[in-house]
Amino acid sequence: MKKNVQPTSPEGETIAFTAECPGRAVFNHIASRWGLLLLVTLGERPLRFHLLRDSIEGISEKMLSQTLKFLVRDGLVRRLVEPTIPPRVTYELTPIGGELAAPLRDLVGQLGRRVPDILAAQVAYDRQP
Amino acid sequence: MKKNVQPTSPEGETIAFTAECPGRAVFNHIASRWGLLLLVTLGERPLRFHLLRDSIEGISEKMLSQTLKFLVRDGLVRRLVEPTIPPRVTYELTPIGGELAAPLRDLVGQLGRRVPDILAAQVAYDRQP
DNA sequence: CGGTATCCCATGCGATACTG
DNA sequence: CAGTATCGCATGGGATACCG
Repeated sequence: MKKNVQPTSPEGETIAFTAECPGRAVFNHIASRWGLLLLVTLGERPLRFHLLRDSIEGISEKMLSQTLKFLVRDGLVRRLVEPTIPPRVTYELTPIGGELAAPLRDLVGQLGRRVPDILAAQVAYDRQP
Repeated sequence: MKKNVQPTSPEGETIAFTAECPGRAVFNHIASRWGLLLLVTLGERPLRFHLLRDSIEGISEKMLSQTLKFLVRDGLVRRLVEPTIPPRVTYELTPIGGELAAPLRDLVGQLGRRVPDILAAQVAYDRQP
């Protein structure tokens, strides 16, 4: 039997996902270059398409659109259209998206606090051949 | 001024990273296909190279080695070598790695619990053209 | 404004083979 | 056992142009 990570309990032995299980696909959407950043950004407040693009430095419209579509399909993000002219589209986290975004905010917060330590570790690592 | 995410406070307005800041590179190591899975897996217990490979379904030795190297350089993972023959190499989280892995375990736990809801959302999404 | 379509290149990543 | 080296393709993803 494969060792791999079933989404078991908090105290379970293995935590991850098998290569083919549906959870793994969702996991990949989240653990992607833009997915995580998107969830964290939307975790702060709902945003419209262009504001989202401006808030996430470096993302192209294509990837923004594509990543949003995955997250909407997974039920983590909701797409709200006001049928004005021009249209006004807002994206916001669903309750489930919010649950998942919360630990990600923690992650980013911790990471931000630890950047100096990490930089120091990199310098130390690079010093030795 | 760019909107982008400085690693500010828990209650700060923006949370993410600018495209070029050092935190973003680390963030990308974590938010990669294998980085997140690796941190979660090592969050449970230290593991040797081959066990790690067996624990993370689908990872190749190349990507395992490469991703581990990034994480070691960032100071999130420690590499312990017992100079026996054959050598025995164990990887474990550093304290900083542990801090960052904790919210990721939460994420995976939440995700696991929500898989049924997510699957339902996907079905609903696919139903409408 | 909020996208989609197309093109195309960079790289991520797996497969295989080899090494200390 | 714990990797590195090389190869090659599939995919990610940026640039540009276009549409309702």
